[in-house]
Amino acid sequence: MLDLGFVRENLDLVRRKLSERGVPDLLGDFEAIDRERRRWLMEAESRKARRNKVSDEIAALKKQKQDASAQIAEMKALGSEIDEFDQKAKACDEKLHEVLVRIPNLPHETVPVGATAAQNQEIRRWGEPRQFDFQPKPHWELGPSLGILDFDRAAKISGARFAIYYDLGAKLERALANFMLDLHTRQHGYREVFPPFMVNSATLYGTGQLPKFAEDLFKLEGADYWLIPTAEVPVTNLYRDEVLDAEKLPIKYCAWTACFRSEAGSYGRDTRGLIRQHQFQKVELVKFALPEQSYGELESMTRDAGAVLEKLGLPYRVVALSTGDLGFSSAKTYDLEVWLPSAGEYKEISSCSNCEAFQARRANIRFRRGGKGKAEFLHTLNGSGVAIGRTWLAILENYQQEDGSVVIPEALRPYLDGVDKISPPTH
RNA sequence: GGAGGGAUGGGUGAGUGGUUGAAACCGGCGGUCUUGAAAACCGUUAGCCCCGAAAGGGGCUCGGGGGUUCGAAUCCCUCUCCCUCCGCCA
Repeated sequence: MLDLGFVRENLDLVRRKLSERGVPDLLGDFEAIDRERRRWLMEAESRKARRNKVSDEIAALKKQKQDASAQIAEMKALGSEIDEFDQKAKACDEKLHEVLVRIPNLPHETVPVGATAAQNQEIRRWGEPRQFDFQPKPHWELGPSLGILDFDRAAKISGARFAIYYDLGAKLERALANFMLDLHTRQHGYREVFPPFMVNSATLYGTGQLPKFAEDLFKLEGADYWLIPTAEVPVTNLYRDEVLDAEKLPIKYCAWTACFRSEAGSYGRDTRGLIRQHQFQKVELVKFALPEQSYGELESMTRDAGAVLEKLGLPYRVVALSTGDLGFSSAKTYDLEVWLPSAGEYKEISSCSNCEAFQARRANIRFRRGGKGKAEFLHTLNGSGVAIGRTWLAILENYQQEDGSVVIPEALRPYLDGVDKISPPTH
């Protein structure tokens, strides 16, 4: 959420930044409502001041056993006026809030301006895509033929966009989670946290999924519980309504969770394979940072995510998303895209964002410098470190052999009891 | 699921309709004392919003929402969360 006072004083800037994002004018008659709100507020508050004063007088008169009926009569009339103006002010307040809560974050000045992903800017590449001397297969053929992946039975027991893993496939999924968590906790200084997979709606407001993106989420019937679309949601909300010591920042968390997404509106996209599932696993990185350090932390978080792919020997590139491709809460985002031989292109496997104070303001997460002074909103960052399902399929595709087997990257072998290869079943 | 008890400022915890935005204690900050520190003593110590160039003034907030009343931390309704006991349970 943007700051009300900031929007009031920077209407033109906000309009320009939003148009760079390619969103329609969400500000509407913000100015008029804001002015109206303050007008009713003043009407109500001046009457409340009068009420407080006369109430004291009534108390004093009663104490002296004197008659206060004239004052009480005046207060009755004043009371209904106050109700009226309070109501008007509250109505404006709600309208304003409705507007503010649906406005996305403003892009940082370093974000490439552009309407779509076509204007995303490649920052760097790591690794060389492997040259195959045979026709590489897509993972949705490799997996089933290795007997480790099953879409058919998943469709039976759940539906489309679900998968079942067997044997070394299941174990590989588990190994990847452990590998990533170990890397981030031992080498990158993140604290591991295991949060609930279900959260309440206030939590989803805090990170910006609600109220605008309810259709992307799974909601439980008969309860205010939603399945998390990413660990960013519970972990960022860890400090909702809290004030942290500036000395403790940055605070770095990593979390392994399942993620659930309805994928409404993506019908027909990535229908084959594991790329787009209703349920997938992810190791997420979340940081709480001082405003002046958050962009440095975004760079290091992007490197931390990249380290996962480098240790696994998966070629990838880093892309700065353009203003039009930015997520709702983000001021700046780097995507990590892994090389997929079957597609012949780089595909998103991680997304690292600096949300600045946008989420902190919604979730009321603040810090205080030197234990005194005014509490300020901190900056929140989140990034995949990285998506496990997509890493799983990237390993299959990038490490496949002509005989249909898949070599296990060395860094992962300790997590798979030394297994160095997944081979097709012999019988 | 059944029966009770709670939610007050950074913390503990008073307060049951009218100088209570809130006692007291602890903690924090400033000061006195001290070579320094501790102890002791004194002072100070919530947030948000509105008006204002500022100084300053005003409003709201005692878990959330609604109600009663001239006036609510205090009374009523409701929701959420926490605790205790019983039952069930991975």
